Amino acid sequence: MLSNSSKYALKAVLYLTLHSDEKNKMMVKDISEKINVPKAYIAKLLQQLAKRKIISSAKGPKGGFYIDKANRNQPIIAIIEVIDGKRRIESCMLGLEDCNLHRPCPLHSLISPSRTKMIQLLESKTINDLAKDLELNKSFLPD
Amino acid sequence: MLSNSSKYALKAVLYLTLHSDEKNKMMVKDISEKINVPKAYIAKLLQQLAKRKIISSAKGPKGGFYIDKANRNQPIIAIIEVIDGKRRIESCMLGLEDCNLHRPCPLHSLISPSRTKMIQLLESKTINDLAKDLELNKSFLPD
DNA sequence: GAAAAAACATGATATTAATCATATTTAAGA
DNA sequence: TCTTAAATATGATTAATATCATGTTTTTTC
Repeated sequence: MLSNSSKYALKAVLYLTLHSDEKNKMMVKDISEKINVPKAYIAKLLQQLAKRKIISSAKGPKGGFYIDKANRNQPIIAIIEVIDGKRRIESCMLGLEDCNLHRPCPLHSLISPSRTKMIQLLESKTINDLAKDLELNKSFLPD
Repeated sequence: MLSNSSKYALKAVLYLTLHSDEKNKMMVKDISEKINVPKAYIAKLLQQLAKRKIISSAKGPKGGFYIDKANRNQPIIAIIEVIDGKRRIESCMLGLEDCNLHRPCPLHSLISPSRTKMIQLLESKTINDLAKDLELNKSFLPD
């Protein structure tokens, strides 16, 4: 469902949400170590997210990545879309090009409701929502 | 969610269900053409399914693949498990090793219900169920 | 304004998944 | 029993992901 890259990106963004703000930027090196994802790999993903304005970045000394208040209200799915693209998450279960309500594939009617539900949740839950859960120990993010 | 291979396997099995029986075996070549999947590729998948007794096969002239009455009552998920393995379909959304009810990842509580539902459906719906839908034009399986 | 510290851009390598090819085995039918 | 038609087993190639490396640009600080 999600690529490895999306998973890493999500972890990184949640980590930033908990540990960074405009005044406390975080370097790739630290993020990488804390979320246990290779430095050069997560760097690339963070750069993509910054370019698409999901997170922010600053070059030079004292620079780094951070996520501001406004961006924390973005839905989870925004991250996934940047990394994996809309296509991947919405594509038919059997990979059929024209599978839809009027011409459903054999799995469509079976799977569609739960799948739609899943996507709706990713659209409605914000980055902040998930970060709150982590803060309250309602969820965990091990290395 | 499903690998390409699983998708192809599913298409092939459904095709066999509609067009084969013990007396009318189908050759790889025909299956391949009808479901529009490369011959050598679908051959390998069919062989895996046959070895694991999801479908049946016979060598030699008049040989081919078919699926008998008993096997048609197998759940859809049986196909997926043979091709992708149990792991893939059940693994944590964030790819975390020990993500579970007592130590959920940030996506777990959000996604788990719809995900579980989806798996239950794949466990309860049989190959035959899906084939029936196709026969009744309730669903479609284009090339 | 020079040095250093950070992200940025780009491309190379490695690993995994998808695809293709072919020699071997089995069974049918003449 | 020989020929032929099929699956089977195995391995090679190609394409897509994931991972790594490095030179370039920007910004801070002295």
